[in-house]
Amino acid sequence: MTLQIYNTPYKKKQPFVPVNGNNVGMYVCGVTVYDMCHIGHARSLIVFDVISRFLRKKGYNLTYVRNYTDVDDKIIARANSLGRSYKEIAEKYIDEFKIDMDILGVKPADVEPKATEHIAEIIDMVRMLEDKGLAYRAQDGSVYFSVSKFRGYGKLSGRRIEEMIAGARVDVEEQKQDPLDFALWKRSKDGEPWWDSPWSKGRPGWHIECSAMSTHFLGHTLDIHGGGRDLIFPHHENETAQSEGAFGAEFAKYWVHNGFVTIEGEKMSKSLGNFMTIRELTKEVHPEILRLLLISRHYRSPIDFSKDALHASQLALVRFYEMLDRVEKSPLRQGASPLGTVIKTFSENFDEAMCDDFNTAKVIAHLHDLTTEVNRILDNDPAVVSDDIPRLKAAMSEVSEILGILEQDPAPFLETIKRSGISDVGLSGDEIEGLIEQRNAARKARDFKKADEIRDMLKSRGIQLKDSSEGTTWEKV
RNA sequence: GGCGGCAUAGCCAAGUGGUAAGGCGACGGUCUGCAAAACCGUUAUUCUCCGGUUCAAAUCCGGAUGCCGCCUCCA
Repeated sequence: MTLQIYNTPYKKKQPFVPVNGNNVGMYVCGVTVYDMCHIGHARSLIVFDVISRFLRKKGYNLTYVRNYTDVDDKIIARANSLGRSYKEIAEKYIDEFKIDMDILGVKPADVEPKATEHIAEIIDMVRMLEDKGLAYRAQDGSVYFSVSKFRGYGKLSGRRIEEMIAGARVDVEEQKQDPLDFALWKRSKDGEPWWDSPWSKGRPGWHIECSAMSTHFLGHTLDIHGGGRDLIFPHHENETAQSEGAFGAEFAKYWVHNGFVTIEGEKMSKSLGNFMTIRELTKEVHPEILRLLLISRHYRSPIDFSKDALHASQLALVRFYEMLDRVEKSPLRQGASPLGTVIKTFSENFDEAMCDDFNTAKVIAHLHDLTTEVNRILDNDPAVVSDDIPRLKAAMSEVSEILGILEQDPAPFLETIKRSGISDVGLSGDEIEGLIEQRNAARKARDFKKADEIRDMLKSRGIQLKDSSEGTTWEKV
């Protein structure tokens, strides 16, 4: 199956053909480290985590670069307000970021460069742009990119310069020759970090770091450049202008942009204040539940985040794990394998869906189909052919390796999930077990009235009982 | 004001020219002392609306309406 990727500037899916044979370079814009990450960041990180895992699974020799923006206005503002250095703030939030990624099961990128570690490359690139007449030095020693001198500005985001000027919502800065121009190098004010440069003691503009670092690690043409939708303009547009202006080569072959996480239909963001941090949320819900929610919609569509959506993901995850648990606990038998075909079909569908522009939503549907099939087969014959267990495990480990869900042992995972939230029931586990024993004694005595009373009482407290031949189990609903 | 995206059942959601995946919910059934879970079946003659292209449209084109995003820091 050949991989198709939706390419932002072309607005359609295209077959994925890397620039350099089997070697693939992917650069994804990471985070600005001035605060804790929220669920919107989590989505982007998880989307590209899944993409990178899948590319590797497909046999590409991937180099995945994801940067940290560790010097910027917000970091400086934060540092000043806390009386700390910008460096301390950046380091603190890089550490926090790594903890979050660990919680979410997002694998580290191959290279995670920081802007401040590549000032020399940034300066070289600005100089190159200046030499080519695409950049100019302003009076204060800042350097700006001259948008009007670069042919093709706007091709990524589908805008035209005239239209943007007509829009007239761009800042007019006195230093700029044209309101659309953007800073490559900013002269530092008092108390701000600075580096020496041919123009002024200053610091890099926001966009240039990505151009400089991606080129440094991956060359002039990236196979895939990714980030959130909000980065298309101006960030990625500006990166393109700088890189193509400086090197004369196509900057990125495929542009991949993920949709937002919204809250009641509005973009989750710091400025709107409608955000929830990864850390807060994963204290209450298992990270796999969040992960499943974030991959259960196509990566380009918005996802509306809510307790209900989270709950729906939990139900789905529990359904998958229960099926796996059921298989593991099944008695074994010899004979023909009824699961073989079902598993094979699933694996093929999985690959096909992933090749179709990383359609994880479709993958989840296939996972539901697989679950239904396996349950049906087990309803018919509760014994499992011994060879089918490793087969199913192999198919599932592919799912875990690429999607980063279903990585836990089913039984303990289910135990944890089903008993989470028990604190607001008002009964301890032992008390519940005690009541179950009383009920089972009543059932044995065929005193169903009493048995049902106990069950109804527990139900009213959110405890659902489940009788089976192996005994009675309970869960918090 | 400029540019772009989206609109599919009660809800979430996949589907970009060949006759509507999947999940939740609801209802009926099998199982069960009764439930729960699991499974089976039913649940969109139709994809916001109006026109057009085509043998064929949720999918393409034009228009309307609504929602969202970007144009200022954003994942």
